[in-house]
Amino acid sequence: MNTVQQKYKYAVIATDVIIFTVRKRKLYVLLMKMQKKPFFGMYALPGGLINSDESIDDAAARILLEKTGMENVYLEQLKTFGQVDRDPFGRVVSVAYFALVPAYRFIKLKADVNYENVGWFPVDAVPTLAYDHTEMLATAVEQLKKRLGYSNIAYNLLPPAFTLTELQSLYELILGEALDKRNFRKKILSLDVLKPTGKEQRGNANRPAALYRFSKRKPHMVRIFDH
Amino acid sequence: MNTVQQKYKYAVIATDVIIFTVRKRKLYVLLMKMQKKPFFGMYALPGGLINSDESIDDAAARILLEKTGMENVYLEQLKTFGQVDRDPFGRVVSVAYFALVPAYRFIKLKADVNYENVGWFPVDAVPTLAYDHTEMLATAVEQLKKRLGYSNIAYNLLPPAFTLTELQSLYELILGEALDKRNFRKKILSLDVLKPTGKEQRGNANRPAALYRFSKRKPHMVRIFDH
DNA sequence: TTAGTTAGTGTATATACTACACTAATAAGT
DNA sequence: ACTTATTAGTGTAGTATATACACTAACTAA
Repeated sequence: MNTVQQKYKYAVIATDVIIFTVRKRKLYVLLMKMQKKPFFGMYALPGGLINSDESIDDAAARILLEKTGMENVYLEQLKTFGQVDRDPFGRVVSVAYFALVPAYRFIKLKADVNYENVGWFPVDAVPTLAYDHTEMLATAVEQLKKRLGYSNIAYNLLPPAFTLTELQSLYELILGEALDKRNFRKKILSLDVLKPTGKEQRGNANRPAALYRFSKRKPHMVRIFDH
Repeated sequence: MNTVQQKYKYAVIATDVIIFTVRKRKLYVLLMKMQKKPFFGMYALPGGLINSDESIDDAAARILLEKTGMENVYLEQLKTFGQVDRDPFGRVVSVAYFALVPAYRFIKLKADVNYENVGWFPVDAVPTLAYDHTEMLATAVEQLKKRLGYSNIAYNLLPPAFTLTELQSLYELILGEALDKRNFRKKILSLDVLKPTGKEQRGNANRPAALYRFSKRKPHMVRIFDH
């Protein structure tokens, strides 16, 4: 028992949010550098205590808004972490959420009193995190891979219109494996989740590619790949 | 804000456990009749506050032990429920767990000060529950169906040795649909999760059936059916 | 011996997944 | 104008998996 555990009779509830985005063919996660002992200088996921007049879903959305200035993004409850010693400040149980934000939106990151140096880190190069956040992040990445196979949530990481090559490389970089181009196209088009934008095309210095949109920009279940 | 919310500055954490068993070709859930206002006389899932010196997993196991006297059963975190008004006694966030217990073990149910009439209810005939427990139960049933298709957890609901017909009807009653006998056997045997016990057989007044065991009695992922 | 009941088995068809290589369209450079 | 470099876009044959479907075998009780 430490000071805070003595101060509060019961465990208190916090939420931590694992915020993912994809840029330049890499998966990034938002981390903040801690200002408080005993984790001074370490990085941690953004999080905070839940106010007594807000639901846990609202609390997660609030934290996302406070740190990134973004609203109406994909946000889903991941898992609740409740080891006794997970927080040296006291008995805190944390409900972890994961969020997907598209890189094409301009995101202005904010620091606060306890954190500075808010920033994006490539998921394959994150330092050891404070609390049990390394475990949280691993769980979130695992879950993201599963969801990518089950559902259409990929649209949360892409601009409104995209090429099939862009979609495929999103899958490849998150799943960490190469996919066959013809089979990927055949599969994704047969699922009836995309529709071509028609006129528009995108090309750089070579053959231009057709642009597609997701026909429904609401999360729903589609079996895209196995696991 | 009510009295308890004023009493505790922060939200407190509870856990509720959805305990399933299968008996006589029906799925049952454990419910308790409440003694406290304002839910007096209504049924609720077993649950309680988390002690500050135990993890949430431990708390769920403790509640399961207190109510059913059982240890070492399948217990898994389901979801955390955190609506502000879910508990009229105050701001309580509840981490729901679901448990699978085999009916063949003798289970002695215990009531306590707040609850009486601990008992099993067929899932398709539960009354309206206290708090948000109706929603919790629905979520748990949905999850149970998914897990049945993904993994070998069915063994938690069966005696150590069972016939293929018993296994099939377990799947049928939980999934709520009839399955083809030959295809079911072909599939489940090809998955290499069962092994015949050899000598033993079980018969009533007709052709005796061969008995099988699960080769691994640890939860692991096996794709058994689609969704 | 017969009737009743549950256990146990195979095959043909359709669907889905996998592996694999070339042509098409464009911009840039000569 | 032509060549080069680069990315987009397409089809098929083979394999594996899922589905639909009906009869025989083993036993008990009457």
